[in-house]
Amino acid sequence: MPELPEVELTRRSLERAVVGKSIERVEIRAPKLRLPIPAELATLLAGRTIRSVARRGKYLLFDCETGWLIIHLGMTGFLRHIPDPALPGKHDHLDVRLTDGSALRLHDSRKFGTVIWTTDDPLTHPLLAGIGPEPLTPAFGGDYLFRVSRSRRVAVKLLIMNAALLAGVGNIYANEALFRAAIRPDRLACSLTQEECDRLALTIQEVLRESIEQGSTYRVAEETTAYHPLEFAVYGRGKGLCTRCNGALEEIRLGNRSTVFCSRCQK
DNA sequence: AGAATTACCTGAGCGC
DNA sequence: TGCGCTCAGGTAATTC
Repeated sequence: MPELPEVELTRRSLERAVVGKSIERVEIRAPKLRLPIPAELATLLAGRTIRSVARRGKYLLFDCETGWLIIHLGMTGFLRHIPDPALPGKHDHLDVRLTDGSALRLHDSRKFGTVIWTTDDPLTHPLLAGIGPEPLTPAFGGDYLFRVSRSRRVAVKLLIMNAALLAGVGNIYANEALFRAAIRPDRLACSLTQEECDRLALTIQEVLRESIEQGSTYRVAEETTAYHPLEFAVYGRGKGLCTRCNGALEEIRLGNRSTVFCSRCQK
């Protein structure tokens, strides 16, 4: 499940692989993802050069001279540069074929991904305009978290996963950051102190940064875009023991998401 | 305004 | 073997 680190690693990898290259043609095999892939993409992209690859939250933004190709990987999406594209496999929904014979290939079994074309500033697109600050920039920090949480009677885990308040944090890193910050995920956001918000903002940045750093080495070795290179302290370990106190971890559901924490370490 | 719920989709794993 | 069920979860839309 791509969250910010996985999307950022994808961005870095594709930046190296496709910037400066020209698009020959586009093959759309599954026209209907979460939103329909624009059919006119083939006409719009043929002959364009990819000038840059940027990221906003979990969205990848490709500058294609006359407009922007925006791609969200949803739950199960992979976007890879395929040097020698053979016959596409199952769930390979979109190929952007480049003039050097390689291809940018979107694979997404669950079809929760999104492919958008816009000629405007991509950051003003309706799906991107309302996204909260990037967690790894000065726009985000304990003060911001404290301020936006004052009026929110919602579990703090749901608050940090709310894309309108904070970009890029999904279920995995929300679980991990709260464990590191020693804060229970079901605490009401408005009950957090300034000091707790400072701590949580810091651990959110830590887990994202570490995942990007560790992921990059992992990915180079595997020559693929791997998800979740980190070894997790709580995520996916609902039946296990706390790595800090050795007590039994607890698993609950918040907003229909699996949530794992240690009630001894997290208050 | 903010909170809660639902829909979208497929593969894996499980009990029977 | 296969059926039916649950779970995985990002996000927009809808409802309260």
